[in-house]
Amino acid sequence: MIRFETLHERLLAVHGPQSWWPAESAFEIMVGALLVQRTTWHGASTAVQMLRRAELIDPVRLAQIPGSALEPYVRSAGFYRIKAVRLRKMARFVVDEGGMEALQARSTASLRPALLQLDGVGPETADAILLYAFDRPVVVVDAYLRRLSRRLLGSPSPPADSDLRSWIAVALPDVPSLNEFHALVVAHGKSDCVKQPRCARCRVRDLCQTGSDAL
DNA sequence: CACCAGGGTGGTT
DNA sequence: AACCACCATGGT
Repeated sequence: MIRFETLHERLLAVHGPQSWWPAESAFEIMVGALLVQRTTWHGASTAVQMLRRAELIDPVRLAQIPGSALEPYVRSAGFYRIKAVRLRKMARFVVDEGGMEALQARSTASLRPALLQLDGVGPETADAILLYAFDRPVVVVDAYLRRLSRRLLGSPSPPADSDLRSWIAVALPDVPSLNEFHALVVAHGKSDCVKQPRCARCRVRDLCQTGSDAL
């Protein structure tokens, strides 16, 4: 198993700085995290801009209007009916908890369970919100990272999420590193080289222990 | 045309 | 605990 510091450096060299999360506010990141689920950033970003133009990137305003009235704005993100409802619920949560400032003041230990209780917010989305909206040193474990780790280990099944979390937390403990690392993992997971049987130019490929498969 | 994209939920075995 | 169907648009 290579060190995660090394993996981070290699991914950075291949894909370049990712500069996540593109947003104008912490609440917009929460909105984007919900909208981007199981879809492309393009579709989610379009929806975010629609909401922006309507000045709906605001917990109070978003909590007021019914979910059905929200659907036209988030249509481009797919799953627009449930996402509209979940978005309104999330906005209501923020309002009920006293706003984004009040949430920012809370500890990660109390914030994470609260986020996980939200409809449509699972482990990955909760951790992405904690890292990108609230600047907490959290490891985001997604399908790309599991696949990457499995190939690096050369094992048929990926390591447990808890193991991944602890390994990475030790190697990349600070918020900027964790921020960039998750973005790089996604960028690499999406890149063409992982989808083709043979990759001619991917310089990350030699990190694979078995050498039989691209990362 | 089929396939997939920065997941999560609820039901079934 | 491990599957499964479902959610739905937009790009390739």
